[in-house]
Amino acid sequence: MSILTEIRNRFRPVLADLTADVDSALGMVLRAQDGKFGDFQANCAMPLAKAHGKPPREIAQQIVDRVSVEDLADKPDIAGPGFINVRLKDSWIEEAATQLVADERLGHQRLAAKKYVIDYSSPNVAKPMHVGHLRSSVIGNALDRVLRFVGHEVISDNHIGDWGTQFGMIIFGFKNFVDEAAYKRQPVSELARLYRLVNQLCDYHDAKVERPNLLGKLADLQTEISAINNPLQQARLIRKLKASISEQEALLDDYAAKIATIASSPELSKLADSYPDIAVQARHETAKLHGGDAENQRLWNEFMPECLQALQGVYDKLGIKFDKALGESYYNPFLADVVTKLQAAGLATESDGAVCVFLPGNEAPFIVRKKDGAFTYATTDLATVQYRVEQFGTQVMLYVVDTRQSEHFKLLFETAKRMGFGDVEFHHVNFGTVLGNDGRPFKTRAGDTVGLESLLDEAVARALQIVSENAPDLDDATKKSVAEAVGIGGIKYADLHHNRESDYKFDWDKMLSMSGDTATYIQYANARMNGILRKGNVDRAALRSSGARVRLTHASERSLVLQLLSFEDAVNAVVAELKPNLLAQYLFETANRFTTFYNDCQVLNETDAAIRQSRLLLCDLTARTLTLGLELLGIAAPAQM
RNA sequence: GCGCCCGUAGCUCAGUUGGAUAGAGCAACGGAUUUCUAAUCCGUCGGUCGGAGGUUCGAAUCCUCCCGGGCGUACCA
Repeated sequence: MSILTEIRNRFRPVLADLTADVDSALGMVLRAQDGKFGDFQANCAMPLAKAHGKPPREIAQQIVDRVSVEDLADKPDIAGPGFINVRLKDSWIEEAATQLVADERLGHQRLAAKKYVIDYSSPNVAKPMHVGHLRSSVIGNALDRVLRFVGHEVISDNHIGDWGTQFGMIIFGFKNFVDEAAYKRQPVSELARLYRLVNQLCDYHDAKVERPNLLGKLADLQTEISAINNPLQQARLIRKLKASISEQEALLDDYAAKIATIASSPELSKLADSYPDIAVQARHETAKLHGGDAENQRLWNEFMPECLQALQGVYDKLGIKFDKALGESYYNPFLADVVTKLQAAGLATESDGAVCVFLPGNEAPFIVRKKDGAFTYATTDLATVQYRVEQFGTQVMLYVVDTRQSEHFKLLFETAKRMGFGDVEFHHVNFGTVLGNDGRPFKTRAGDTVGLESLLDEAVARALQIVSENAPDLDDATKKSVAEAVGIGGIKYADLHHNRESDYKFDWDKMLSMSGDTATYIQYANARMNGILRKGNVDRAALRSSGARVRLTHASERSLVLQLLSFEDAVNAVVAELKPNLLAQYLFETANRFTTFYNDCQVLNETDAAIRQSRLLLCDLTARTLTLGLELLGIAAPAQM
C-alpha cells in the first residue's frame, strides 16, 4: 500500500466526523509540495471550517488532536491559515522501505480486473508511416503495458486503415501508372508513389474547380468590407472579414501551389489532362473493391501482405506488438447489418440521399452510408464496437487517436450507447497535433515529411556514436543494443513526457537529445546502479533475502526512499488519467533523487557494514523501479552503458 | 455562423483537478573530478501565468468579456 493511502486512512475516521463528503476532503490530503512543509499535507481544514462556521485553525487543531498517526509520524503541525503538515518518522520509513525490498511488484497492488480493448497506432496502409503516427503508437503502447501491469485484461488492437478511399487511389494508380520494374523491386514504395501521384492529380483538379468559387467568395468579402461606412463602429466586423479574407487567400495559395506543381511538369500536365475525372474513377475503384469485384479483390490480396510487412518493420524497431490487427476491411461483412439495425431502431434516417444518425445537440450528422451507397468509417467503427463487445466481452474501450477527431468519437460513443452498448465505458484518449518547427501542423500529404523509419535509424546511429565515445570498453554487440535502447527510448520518451493533450512540436534535435530530462538520463542512472552492484559482486536475490534493513542516515537517502515508496501512486495515476507522462515525470524525479544520493553517499566504500548493506538495498530497489517503470513506458533499460 | 482547444521564463514544456514563495529541461553564466560511470552534480540569471473584471480565506486553475492563435464543422479516415 502506498504511504499516501496509509495517511489518508488515518485521516478518514476523523474527517468522517466533520463532513458527509469524506472522499473530497481526503482528496485534499496530498504529498507536500515542498520539503519544508513536511512529507504530507492536509488542506481540508479551510473548507471544512466554513461549513462549520468556525476559524480554520480551530478545525485544524481538532483534526490534529484526533488523528492517530503516532506510530508513523510526528505530531502534525498547523501552519498558515490552517494547513496540516505531517512529517513521517524515519523509523517508519525504514520499515516500509525494507518491506518494499521483498515485493516483486514494488508495492503495487493489483486493481480489480476489467476487460479492455485498446485501439492504437492504426496507420493507413496506403501511406508510409511518418512522425505523425508516432504519438498514437507510443502513447497507446505505454498505456497498454501499464493497464496490463495493474491487472487488467487487455486486448491491443491495431485498427489498420486498409479499406478506405485511399485504397481505391492505389488500385487506380496501379492499373494506370504502375512502373512494373519498380514494383518488383520495392512494391511498397511503388504503391506509395502511386498513391501520392493519384492524390496529387485529384487535388489538382479539385483545386482548378474550386478556385473560381474561392475567387468569387473573396470578391464578395472585399465588397462587404468596402461597403462598411462606419469603420469605427464596425471595427470588429472588419477584423473578422479581414481574417476571413486571409483564410481564403491561404487556401487560394494552397490551390495555386498544387496547380503549379502539375503545370510545371510536362509529364504531370499530360497525365492530368488525360484523366480529368480521376477522383471519380478512383472512388469507383473503391466501390468495386467493396462490392466484391474479383480483380480489385485480387489486387488487394496481393498488396496487403507487402504493406503489412512494411509496417511490421517499424513495429519491430519500436518494440510494439499487438494482440490483434483487425483492419477496417475485417468489418466489411457487418456494415450493411449495422445500417439496417440503426434504421430499424429508428436511430438512422435518410437525408440528402445519405443515411444519417442525427443526435440532439449536434449539428453534424453521423453518416453511416453515403449517397453513393458506400459505408464510412462511422459504420466501420460501430461494427467494431459491436464485434468487440460480442467477441471479447469488452467493458472498457480506449481509442488513442488525434484530438481533432473528438467530434467523431463523441458521435460514435453516443450512437453506440443508443444502439445498446450503454454499459461499455468509452474513452477517446486524445492527443495533440504534431506541429512542425514553424508551429504549424505537419502536413501529411506533402512529400517532404520525415519518414518514421529513417527517423528511428537516425536516432540509433546517433546513439551509437555517443555510446562509442562514452563507453569504448563495451563489446560491439552490447554497444549496438545500448544504442538501440538509447535511440529508440529517446524518441519515445520525448513524446511520452509531454502531457498527451498538448500539441507537440516536433523537434528532431530535441528528440534525439541525450541530456537533461530524457530517457538517457534515466537509463544512465539505472546503469550506474547496476554498475555498483556488479562491481561489488552483489548477488541481488541473496541481498534481498539477507534480512538487511534499510537505514536512513542522510537526507538524500530519505528523499530517495520516499520517492520509491510512491511508485504505486504514480502508476495508478497513469491508469486514472490515461496519461503516461505522469509515469515519465515520476521516473525522471526518481533518477534525479538517485543521482543526488549517488553524489552524497558512498556505497561500496562505506565502512559501516549495516549502512553499506542498506545502500546496496537502495541501489537494487531504485534500479528495479527504474527498469520496471521504463519497461511500462516501452523503453529498454540496459544494465550497463 | 456554430462547436472544441490553447496562450505559463529567451526556447520546449510540467503544474497533483482551488492551496503556502508558480516548477523542470534546454540555452546563458559561474563552480565541482587523486573517491562506486562527468551521458553527472551544485549554483546564478530568468515570470504582469495573454489582458481586464468577478467568485472566496486562497485563482495559472472556476465564471464573464476582450486580444491573439489552432482545430473541427454532410458524405476522406
